[in-house]
Amino acid sequence: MTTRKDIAERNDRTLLQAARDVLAEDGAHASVAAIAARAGVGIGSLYRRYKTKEELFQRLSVLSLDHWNEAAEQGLADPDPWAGLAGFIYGCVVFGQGSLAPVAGTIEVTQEMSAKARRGDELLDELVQRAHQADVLRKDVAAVDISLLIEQFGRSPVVDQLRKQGRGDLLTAAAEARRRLIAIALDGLRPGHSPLPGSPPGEELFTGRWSNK
Amino acid sequence: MTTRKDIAERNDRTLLQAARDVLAEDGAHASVAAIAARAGVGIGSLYRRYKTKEELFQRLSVLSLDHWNEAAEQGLADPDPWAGLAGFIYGCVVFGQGSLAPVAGTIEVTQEMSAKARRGDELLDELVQRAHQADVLRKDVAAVDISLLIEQFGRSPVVDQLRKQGRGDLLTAAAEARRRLIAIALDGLRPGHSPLPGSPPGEELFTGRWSNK
DNA sequence: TCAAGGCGGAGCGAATCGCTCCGTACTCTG
DNA sequence: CAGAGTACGGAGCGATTCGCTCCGCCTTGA
Repeated sequence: MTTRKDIAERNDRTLLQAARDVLAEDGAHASVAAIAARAGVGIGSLYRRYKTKEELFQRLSVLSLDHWNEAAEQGLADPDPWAGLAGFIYGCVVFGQGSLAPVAGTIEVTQEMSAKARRGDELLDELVQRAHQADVLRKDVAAVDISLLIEQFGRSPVVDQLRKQGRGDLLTAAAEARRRLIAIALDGLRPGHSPLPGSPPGEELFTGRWSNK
Repeated sequence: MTTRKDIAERNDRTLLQAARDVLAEDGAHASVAAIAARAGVGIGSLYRRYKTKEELFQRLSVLSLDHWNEAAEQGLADPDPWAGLAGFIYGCVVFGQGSLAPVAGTIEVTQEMSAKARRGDELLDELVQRAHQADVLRKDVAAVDISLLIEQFGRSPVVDQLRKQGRGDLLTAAAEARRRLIAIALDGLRPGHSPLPGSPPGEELFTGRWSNK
Protein backbone atom coordinates (compact mmCIF):
# COMPACT_ATOMS: atom_id res chain seq x y z
CA MET A 1 0.00 0.00 0.00
CA THR A 2 2.76 2.40 0.89
CA THR A 3 3.82 3.91 -2.38
CA ARG A 4 7.26 4.67 -1.00
CA LYS A 5 8.06 1.06 -0.25
CA ASP A 6 6.90 -0.09 -3.66
CA ILE A 7 9.07 2.40 -5.44
CA ALA A 8 12.05 1.41 -3.31
CA GLU A 9 11.57 -2.26 -4.12
CA ARG A 10 11.22 -1.59 -7.79
CA ASN A 11 14.34 0.54 -7.74
CA ASP A 12 16.21 -2.25 -6.02
CA ARG A 13 15.20 -4.66 -8.77
CA THR A 14 16.18 -2.35 -11.61
CA LEU A 15 19.46 -1.73 -9.80
CA LEU A 16 20.37 -5.40 -9.65
CA GLN A 17 19.22 -5.90 -13.20
CA ALA A 18 21.36 -2.98 -14.36
CA ALA A 19 24.32 -4.33 -12.40
CA ARG A 20 24.04 -7.67 -14.13
CA ASP A 21 23.78 -6.06 -17.58
CA VAL A 22 26.68 -3.69 -17.10
CA LEU A 23 28.75 -6.49 -15.64
CA ALA A 24 28.08 -8.54 -18.75
CA GLU A 25 29.15 -5.70 -21.01
CA ASP A 26 32.07 -4.20 -19.13
CA GLY A 27 33.36 -7.19 -17.20
CA ALA A 28 35.32 -6.68 -14.02
CA HIS A 29 35.85 -3.07 -15.03
CA ALA A 30 32.19 -2.26 -14.52
CA SER A 31 31.95 0.94 -12.51
CA VAL A 32 29.37 1.88 -9.92
CA ALA A 33 28.59 5.05 -11.84
CA ALA A 34 27.79 3.05 -14.97
CA ILE A 35 25.49 0.74 -13.04
CA ALA A 36 23.63 3.63 -11.45
CA ALA A 37 23.29 5.38 -14.79
CA ARG A 38 21.96 2.23 -16.42
CA ALA A 39 19.40 1.84 -13.67
CA GLY A 40 18.41 5.46 -14.13
CA VAL A 41 19.15 6.44 -10.55
CA GLY A 42 21.78 8.63 -8.93
CA ILE A 43 24.91 7.29 -7.37
CA GLY A 44 23.73 8.44 -3.99
CA SER A 45 20.63 6.28 -4.22
CA LEU A 46 22.73 3.24 -5.03
CA TYR A 47 24.94 3.78 -2.02
CA ARG A 48 21.98 4.20 0.28
CA ARG A 49 21.00 0.60 -0.46
CA TYR A 50 24.43 -0.97 -0.68
CA LYS A 51 27.22 0.21 1.57
CA THR A 52 29.94 -0.75 -0.89
CA LYS A 53 30.40 -1.98 -4.41
CA GLU A 54 31.39 -5.35 -3.04
CA GLU A 55 28.14 -5.64 -1.11
CA LEU A 56 26.20 -5.04 -4.33
CA PHE A 57 28.15 -7.74 -6.13
CA GLN A 58 27.73 -10.15 -3.24
CA ARG A 59 23.99 -9.58 -3.30
CA LEU A 60 24.01 -10.21 -7.04
CA SER A 61 26.00 -13.36 -6.50
CA VAL A 62 23.56 -14.68 -3.91
CA LEU A 63 20.68 -13.91 -6.25
CA SER A 64 22.42 -15.84 -8.99
CA LEU A 65 22.98 -18.83 -6.72
CA ASP A 66 19.36 -18.70 -5.60
CA HIS A 67 18.24 -18.73 -9.18
CA TRP A 68 20.46 -21.72 -9.93
CA ASN A 69 19.04 -23.68 -7.03
CA GLU A 70 15.44 -22.76 -7.74
CA ALA A 71 15.85 -23.73 -11.38
CA ALA A 72 17.44 -27.02 -10.36
CA GLU A 73 14.64 -27.85 -7.94
CA GLN A 74 12.10 -26.94 -10.57
CA GLY A 75 13.93 -29.27 -12.94
CA LEU A 76 13.90 -32.12 -10.45
CA ALA A 77 10.17 -31.61 -9.98
CA ASP A 78 9.67 -32.36 -13.66
CA PRO A 79 8.80 -36.04 -14.12
CA ASP A 80 10.68 -36.11 -17.44
CA PRO A 81 14.43 -36.35 -16.63
CA TRP A 82 15.51 -34.77 -19.89
CA ALA A 83 12.99 -31.94 -19.84
CA GLY A 84 14.03 -31.23 -16.26
CA LEU A 85 17.71 -31.05 -17.06
CA ALA A 86 17.24 -29.07 -20.27
CA GLY A 87 14.91 -26.66 -18.54
CA PHE A 88 17.45 -26.11 -15.79
CA ILE A 89 20.26 -25.45 -18.24
CA TYR A 90 18.21 -23.15 -20.41
CA GLY A 91 16.90 -21.25 -17.43
CA CYS A 92 20.39 -20.63 -16.10
CA VAL A 93 21.69 -19.59 -19.49
CA VAL A 94 19.03 -17.00 -20.28
CA PHE A 95 19.40 -15.71 -16.74
CA GLY A 96 22.95 -14.76 -17.67
CA GLN A 97 24.55 -16.99 -15.08
CA GLY A 98 27.98 -16.49 -16.64
CA SER A 99 27.92 -12.73 -16.18
CA LEU A 100 29.42 -12.97 -12.73
CA ALA A 101 32.53 -14.85 -13.83
CA PRO A 102 34.62 -11.68 -14.22
CA VAL A 103 34.14 -10.69 -10.60
CA ALA A 104 34.74 -14.17 -9.23
CA GLY A 105 37.77 -13.87 -7.01
CA THR A 106 37.40 -10.13 -6.57
CA ILE A 107 34.67 -10.38 -3.95
CA GLU A 108 34.79 -12.12 -0.62
CA VAL A 109 32.85 -15.39 -0.53
CA THR A 110 30.51 -15.46 2.43
CA GLN A 111 29.59 -18.74 4.07
CA GLU A 112 26.04 -18.16 2.86
CA MET A 113 27.32 -18.15 -0.70
CA SER A 114 29.47 -21.23 -0.36
CA ALA A 115 26.64 -23.11 1.31
CA LYS A 116 24.27 -22.27 -1.50
CA ALA A 117 26.90 -23.17 -4.08
CA ARG A 118 27.40 -26.53 -2.39
CA ARG A 119 23.68 -27.18 -2.47
CA GLY A 120 23.61 -26.17 -6.12
CA ASP A 121 26.29 -28.73 -6.91
CA GLU A 122 24.30 -31.43 -5.16
CA LEU A 123 21.15 -30.58 -7.06
CA LEU A 124 22.98 -30.60 -10.37
CA ASP A 125 24.55 -33.96 -9.52
CA GLU A 126 21.10 -35.31 -8.87
CA LEU A 127 19.76 -33.96 -12.15
CA VAL A 128 22.65 -35.48 -14.08
CA GLN A 129 22.45 -38.81 -12.28
CA ARG A 130 18.73 -39.06 -12.96
CA ALA A 131 19.25 -38.25 -16.62
CA HIS A 132 21.98 -40.87 -16.88
CA GLN A 133 19.80 -43.54 -15.32
CA ALA A 134 16.97 -42.74 -17.70
CA ASP A 135 19.49 -42.85 -20.56
CA VAL A 136 18.54 -39.43 -21.89
CA LEU A 137 22.01 -37.92 -21.50
CA ARG A 138 25.31 -38.91 -23.04
CA LYS A 139 27.19 -41.12 -20.66
CA ASP A 140 30.44 -39.27 -21.28
CA VAL A 141 28.95 -35.99 -20.07
CA ALA A 142 29.48 -35.25 -16.38
CA ALA A 143 28.08 -32.60 -14.06
CA VAL A 144 31.16 -30.44 -14.50
CA ASP A 145 30.46 -30.32 -18.23
CA ILE A 146 26.98 -28.98 -17.56
CA SER A 147 28.42 -26.34 -15.23
CA LEU A 148 30.91 -25.25 -17.83
CA LEU A 149 28.26 -25.18 -20.53
CA ILE A 150 26.08 -22.90 -18.46
CA GLU A 151 29.02 -20.66 -17.71
CA GLN A 152 30.10 -20.67 -21.35
CA PHE A 153 26.68 -19.81 -22.73
CA GLY A 154 25.68 -17.67 -19.79
CA ARG A 155 26.82 -14.61 -21.61
CA SER A 156 27.42 -13.82 -25.22
CA PRO A 157 30.35 -11.53 -26.00
CA VAL A 158 28.83 -10.63 -29.35
CA VAL A 159 25.38 -9.82 -28.06
CA ASP A 160 26.79 -7.86 -25.12
CA GLN A 161 29.04 -5.88 -27.42
CA LEU A 162 26.24 -5.09 -29.82
CA ARG A 163 24.04 -3.95 -26.98
CA LYS A 164 26.84 -1.75 -25.69
CA GLN A 165 27.20 -0.16 -29.09
CA GLY A 166 23.47 0.30 -29.34
CA ARG A 167 23.22 -1.71 -32.54
CA GLY A 168 19.60 -2.65 -32.03
CA ASP A 169 19.28 -3.76 -35.64
CA LEU A 170 21.89 -6.50 -35.43
CA LEU A 171 21.05 -7.30 -31.81
CA THR A 172 17.83 -9.17 -32.40
CA ALA A 173 19.41 -11.26 -35.15
CA ALA A 174 22.39 -12.10 -32.94
CA ALA A 175 20.17 -12.94 -29.99
CA GLU A 176 18.10 -15.22 -32.18
CA ALA A 177 21.19 -16.96 -33.54
CA ARG A 178 22.42 -17.40 -29.98
CA ARG A 179 19.16 -19.09 -29.09
CA ARG A 180 19.66 -21.47 -32.02
CA LEU A 181 23.17 -22.18 -30.78
CA ILE A 182 21.91 -23.09 -27.33
CA ALA A 183 19.37 -25.44 -28.85
CA ILE A 184 22.13 -27.09 -30.87
CA ALA A 185 24.31 -27.56 -27.83
CA LEU A 186 21.42 -28.99 -25.82
CA ASP A 187 20.69 -31.37 -28.65
CA GLY A 188 24.33 -32.43 -28.66
CA LEU A 189 23.95 -33.56 -25.05
CA ARG A 190 21.45 -36.29 -25.93
CA PRO A 191 22.66 -39.85 -26.27
CA GLY A 192 22.64 -41.87 -29.46
CA HIS A 193 25.16 -39.79 -31.28
CA SER A 194 27.96 -41.65 -32.90
CA PRO A 195 31.04 -41.03 -30.78
CA LEU A 196 32.08 -37.72 -32.33
CA PRO A 197 32.60 -38.88 -35.89
CA GLY A 198 35.62 -37.28 -37.41
CA SER A 199 35.49 -34.32 -35.13
CA PRO A 200 37.17 -32.54 -33.61
CA PRO A 201 40.52 -32.53 -35.33
CA GLY A 202 43.58 -32.52 -33.14
CA GLU A 203 44.56 -29.41 -31.28
CA GLU A 204 47.83 -29.21 -33.19
CA LEU A 205 45.92 -27.77 -36.12
CA PHE A 206 46.62 -24.10 -36.85
CA THR A 207 48.51 -23.68 -33.61
CA GLY A 208 51.89 -23.33 -35.24
CA ARG A 209 51.85 -19.64 -34.58
CA TRP A 210 50.52 -19.59 -31.06
CA SER A 211 51.30 -21.88 -28.24
CA ASN A 212 47.98 -22.98 -26.83
CA LYS A 213 49.06 -24.83 -23.77
CA MET B 1 71.96 -14.95 -38.66
CA THR B 2 71.99 -11.74 -36.79
CA THR B 3 71.12 -12.72 -33.27
CA ARG B 4 69.61 -9.32 -32.59
CA LYS B 5 66.98 -9.67 -35.27
CA ASP B 6 66.01 -13.15 -34.11
CA ILE B 7 65.49 -12.02 -30.56
CA ALA B 8 63.45 -9.07 -31.72
CA GLU B 9 61.19 -11.31 -33.78
CA ARG B 10 60.73 -13.74 -30.95
CA ASN B 11 59.94 -10.88 -28.58
CA ASP B 12 57.34 -9.60 -31.03
CA ARG B 13 55.66 -12.99 -31.06
CA THR B 14 55.60 -13.36 -27.29
CA LEU B 15 54.27 -9.81 -27.10
CA LEU B 16 51.29 -10.54 -29.33
CA GLN B 17 50.67 -13.81 -27.57
CA ALA B 18 50.73 -12.08 -24.20
CA ALA B 19 48.39 -9.39 -25.49
CA ARG B 20 45.89 -11.99 -26.58
CA ASP B 21 46.06 -13.83 -23.25
CA VAL B 22 45.76 -10.72 -21.11
CA LEU B 23 42.92 -9.49 -23.31
CA ALA B 24 41.10 -12.76 -22.71
CA GLU B 25 41.54 -12.48 -18.96
CA ASP B 26 41.04 -8.78 -18.35
CA GLY B 27 38.79 -7.82 -21.24
CA ALA B 28 38.71 -4.27 -22.47
CA HIS B 29 40.38 -3.20 -19.22
CA ALA B 30 43.63 -4.92 -20.21
CA SER B 31 46.50 -2.51 -19.56
CA VAL B 32 49.68 -2.09 -21.55
CA ALA B 33 51.72 -2.67 -18.39
CA ALA B 34 50.03 -6.03 -17.82
CA ILE B 35 50.70 -7.11 -21.37
CA ALA B 36 54.35 -6.15 -21.17
CA ALA B 37 54.74 -7.91 -17.83
CA ARG B 38 53.09 -11.06 -19.19
CA ALA B 39 55.45 -11.05 -22.15
CA GLY B 40 58.36 -10.59 -19.78
CA VAL B 41 59.55 -7.38 -21.39
CA GLY B 42 59.68 -3.78 -20.24
CA ILE B 43 57.07 -1.24 -21.19
CA GLY B 44 59.69 0.68 -23.13
CA SER B 45 60.35 -2.29 -25.37
CA LEU B 46 56.66 -2.63 -26.12
CA TYR B 47 56.38 1.01 -27.12
CA ARG B 48 59.42 0.77 -29.38
CA ARG B 49 57.52 -1.71 -31.55
CA TYR B 50 54.04 -0.25 -31.32
CA LYS B 51 53.57 3.48 -31.19
CA THR B 52 50.30 3.25 -29.28
CA LYS B 53 48.10 0.73 -27.52
CA GLU B 54 45.64 0.97 -30.38
CA GLU B 55 48.31 0.04 -32.91
CA LEU B 56 49.07 -3.12 -30.92
CA PHE B 57 45.40 -4.08 -30.83
CA GLN B 58 45.00 -3.35 -34.52
CA ARG B 59 47.97 -5.60 -35.29
CA LEU B 60 46.42 -8.29 -33.13
CA SER B 61 43.13 -7.87 -34.93
CA VAL B 62 44.76 -8.24 -38.34
CA LEU B 63 46.56 -11.35 -37.14
CA SER B 64 43.26 -12.77 -35.97
CA LEU B 65 41.61 -12.07 -39.31
CA ASP B 66 44.56 -13.62 -41.12
CA HIS B 67 44.22 -16.72 -39.03
CA TRP B 68 40.52 -16.93 -39.79
CA ASN B 69 41.12 -16.69 -43.51
CA GLU B 70 44.02 -19.13 -43.53
CA ALA B 71 42.00 -21.64 -41.54
CA ALA B 72 39.06 -21.21 -43.90
CA GLU B 73 41.23 -21.75 -46.98
CA GLN B 74 42.78 -24.77 -45.37
CA GLY B 75 39.28 -26.06 -44.69
CA LEU B 76 38.21 -25.54 -48.28
CA ALA B 77 41.30 -27.43 -49.42
CA ASP B 78 40.05 -30.48 -47.53
CA PRO B 79 38.13 -32.77 -49.91
CA ASP B 80 35.77 -33.77 -47.09
CA PRO B 81 33.26 -30.93 -46.63
CA TRP B 82 32.54 -31.76 -43.02
CA ALA B 83 36.14 -32.24 -41.98
CA GLY B 84 36.96 -28.96 -43.66
CA LEU B 85 34.25 -27.03 -41.84
CA ALA B 86 34.89 -28.68 -38.48
CA GLY B 87 38.62 -28.11 -38.82
CA PHE B 88 38.02 -24.44 -39.56
CA ILE B 89 35.74 -24.00 -36.57
CA TYR B 90 37.99 -25.85 -34.20
CA GLY B 91 41.06 -24.00 -35.42
CA CYS B 92 39.42 -20.63 -34.86
CA VAL B 93 38.15 -21.63 -31.43
CA VAL B 94 41.45 -22.86 -30.02
CA PHE B 95 43.10 -19.78 -31.50
CA GLY B 96 40.95 -17.75 -29.14
CA GLN B 97 39.17 -15.86 -31.88
CA GLY B 98 36.68 -14.48 -29.41
CA SER B 99 39.28 -12.77 -27.28
CA LEU B 100 39.12 -9.62 -29.34
CA ALA B 101 35.40 -9.07 -28.84
CA PRO B 102 35.87 -6.74 -25.84
CA VAL B 103 37.98 -4.29 -27.84
CA ALA B 104 35.72 -4.33 -30.87
CA GLY B 105 34.46 -0.80 -31.24
CA THR B 106 37.29 0.70 -29.20
CA ILE B 107 39.81 0.57 -32.03
CA GLU B 108 39.60 2.17 -35.43
CA VAL B 109 38.86 -0.28 -38.22
CA THR B 110 41.35 0.12 -41.05
CA GLN B 111 40.34 -0.65 -44.62
CA GLU B 112 42.83 -3.51 -44.50
CA MET B 113 40.87 -5.03 -41.64
CA SER B 114 37.45 -4.60 -43.22
CA ALA B 115 38.70 -6.06 -46.50
CA LYS B 116 40.06 -9.13 -44.74
CA ALA B 117 36.86 -9.48 -42.75
CA ARG B 118 34.85 -9.34 -45.95
CA ARG B 119 36.99 -12.05 -47.50
CA GLY B 120 36.60 -14.11 -44.34
CA ASP B 121 32.83 -13.89 -44.64
CA GLU B 122 32.99 -15.06 -48.24
CA LEU B 123 35.18 -18.03 -47.35
CA LEU B 124 32.87 -19.04 -44.52
CA ASP B 125 29.86 -18.77 -46.81
CA GLU B 126 31.60 -21.09 -49.23
CA LEU B 127 32.40 -23.59 -46.49
CA VAL B 128 28.82 -23.59 -45.26
CA GLN B 129 27.34 -23.82 -48.74
CA ARG B 130 29.60 -26.77 -49.59
CA ALA B 131 28.63 -28.54 -46.40
CA HIS B 132 24.96 -27.97 -47.08
CA GLN B 133 25.21 -29.37 -50.58
CA ALA B 134 27.01 -32.46 -49.29
CA ASP B 135 24.30 -32.77 -46.63
CA VAL B 136 26.77 -32.93 -43.74
CA LEU B 137 25.44 -29.84 -41.95
CA ARG B 138 22.03 -29.12 -40.51
CA LYS B 139 20.01 -27.19 -43.04
CA ASP B 140 18.75 -24.79 -40.39
CA VAL B 141 22.29 -23.66 -39.53
CA ALA B 142 23.52 -20.61 -41.43
CA ALA B 143 26.90 -18.95 -41.71
CA VAL B 144 26.02 -16.42 -39.04
CA ASP B 145 25.45 -19.29 -36.61
CA ILE B 146 28.96 -20.57 -37.27
CA SER B 147 30.38 -17.10 -36.70
CA LEU B 148 28.56 -16.78 -33.43
CA LEU B 149 29.62 -20.24 -32.33
CA ILE B 150 33.26 -19.40 -32.94
CA GLU B 151 32.90 -16.14 -31.07
CA GLN B 152 31.01 -17.83 -28.24
CA PHE B 153 33.56 -20.61 -27.79
CA GLY B 154 36.54 -18.50 -28.72
CA ARG B 155 37.16 -17.79 -25.11
CA SER B 156 36.15 -19.45 -21.92
CA PRO B 157 35.36 -17.20 -18.96
CA VAL B 158 35.96 -20.03 -16.54
CA VAL B 159 39.30 -21.12 -17.96
CA ASP B 160 40.49 -17.52 -18.25
CA GLN B 161 39.49 -16.80 -14.68
CA LEU B 162 41.22 -19.90 -13.36
CA ARG B 163 44.39 -19.01 -15.25
CA LYS B 164 44.25 -15.52 -13.84
CA GLN B 165 43.96 -16.90 -10.33
CA GLY B 166 46.80 -19.32 -10.99
CA ARG B 167 44.67 -22.34 -10.18
CA GLY B 168 46.74 -24.73 -12.27
CA ASP B 169 45.11 -27.73 -10.63
CA LEU B 170 41.60 -26.93 -11.77
CA LEU B 171 42.76 -25.40 -15.02
CA THR B 172 43.62 -28.61 -16.84
CA ALA B 173 40.32 -30.19 -15.83
CA ALA B 174 38.38 -27.13 -17.00
CA ALA B 175 40.31 -26.96 -20.28
CA GLU B 176 39.58 -30.63 -20.88
CA ALA B 177 35.89 -30.15 -20.13
CA ARG B 178 35.85 -27.19 -22.49
CA ARG B 179 37.30 -29.39 -25.23
CA ARG B 180 34.50 -31.90 -24.61
CA LEU B 181 31.99 -29.10 -24.88
CA ILE B 182 33.33 -27.99 -28.24
CA ALA B 183 33.12 -31.54 -29.52
CA ILE B 184 29.51 -31.75 -28.37
CA ALA B 185 28.62 -28.49 -30.10
CA LEU B 186 30.32 -29.62 -33.31
CA ASP B 187 28.42 -32.86 -33.13
CA GLY B 188 25.20 -30.92 -32.72
CA LEU B 189 25.82 -29.23 -36.06
CA ARG B 190 25.54 -32.48 -38.00
CA PRO B 191 22.30 -33.32 -39.73
CA GLY B 192 20.01 -36.21 -38.88
CA HIS B 193 19.07 -34.98 -35.45
CA SER B 194 15.43 -34.96 -34.70
CA PRO B 195 14.31 -31.32 -34.83
CA LEU B 196 15.24 -30.40 -31.28
CA PRO B 197 13.04 -32.85 -29.40
CA GLY B 198 11.52 -31.28 -26.36
CA SER B 199 14.23 -28.70 -26.01
CA PRO B 200 14.65 -25.92 -25.38
CA PRO B 201 11.78 -24.82 -23.22
CA GLY B 202 10.36 -21.40 -23.85
CA GLU B 203 12.23 -18.34 -22.78
CA GLU B 204 9.51 -17.39 -20.35
CA LEU B 205 10.84 -19.98 -17.94
CA PHE B 206 12.53 -18.58 -14.86
CA THR B 207 12.48 -15.08 -16.24
CA GLY B 208 9.85 -13.80 -13.90
CA ARG B 209 12.40 -11.95 -11.90
CA TRP B 210 14.43 -10.43 -14.72
CA SER B 211 13.30 -8.95 -17.95
CA ASN B 212 15.33 -10.65 -20.62
CA LYS B 213 14.31 -8.63 -23.64
C1' DT C 1 88.31 -0.75 -25.48
C1' DC C 2 84.81 2.15 -27.05
C1' DA C 3 80.90 3.81 -29.63
C1' DA C 4 76.09 2.35 -30.51
C1' DG C 5 71.72 1.17 -29.47
C1' DG C 6 68.20 -2.05 -27.48
C1' DC C 7 66.59 -2.54 -22.86
C1' DG C 8 63.80 -1.95 -18.35
C1' DG C 9 61.33 0.92 -15.47
C1' DA C 10 60.70 5.41 -12.74
C1' DG C 11 57.68 9.01 -13.24
C1' DC C 12 54.58 12.40 -15.79
C1' DG C 13 49.84 14.53 -16.53
C1' DA C 14 45.34 12.97 -17.30
C1' DA C 15 41.56 10.23 -16.53
C1' DT C 16 38.77 7.40 -13.70
C1' DC C 17 37.89 4.99 -9.68
C1' DG C 18 34.87 4.20 -5.17
C1' DC C 19 32.66 6.90 -2.12
C1' DT C 20 30.85 11.15 0.74
C1' DC C 21 28.07 14.95 1.50
C1' DC C 22 24.82 18.40 0.78
C1' DG C 23 21.27 21.29 -1.56
C1' DT C 24 16.86 20.28 -3.68
C1' DA C 25 12.28 18.58 -4.20
C1' DC C 26 8.83 15.53 -3.22
C1' DT C 27 5.71 13.13 0.31
C1' DC C 28 2.98 12.67 4.20
C1' DT C 29 0.69 14.53 8.55
C1' DG C 30 -1.87 17.75 11.50
C1' DC D 1 -2.21 24.75 3.65
C1' DA D 2 2.03 24.72 6.29
C1' DG D 3 5.89 22.53 7.83
C1' DA D 4 8.64 18.58 9.17
C1' DG D 5 10.73 14.62 7.38
C1' DT D 6 12.98 12.01 3.94
C1' DA D 7 14.62 10.15 -0.39
C1' DC D 8 16.95 11.88 -4.33
C1' DG D 9 20.73 13.37 -7.75
C1' DG D 10 25.18 14.67 -8.61
C1' DA D 11 29.33 17.77 -7.64
C1' DG D 12 33.57 16.81 -5.79
C1' DC D 13 37.08 14.39 -2.72
C1' DG D 14 41.52 11.70 -2.33
C1' DA D 15 43.43 7.65 -4.20
C1' DT D 16 44.46 4.82 -7.82
C1' DT D 17 45.53 3.54 -12.37
C1' DC D 18 45.87 4.73 -16.96
C1' DG D 19 48.81 5.46 -21.53
C1' DC D 20 53.01 7.09 -22.56
C1' DT D 21 57.89 9.47 -22.31
C1' DC D 22 62.47 9.74 -21.12
C1' DC D 23 66.75 8.35 -19.39
C1' DG D 24 70.48 5.63 -17.29
C1' DC D 25 72.24 0.92 -17.71
C1' DC D 26 74.31 -2.80 -20.03
C1' DT D 27 74.91 -6.02 -23.64
C1' DT D 28 76.78 -6.18 -28.36
C1' DG D 29 80.01 -5.91 -32.42
C1' DA D 30 84.25 -4.16 -34.30
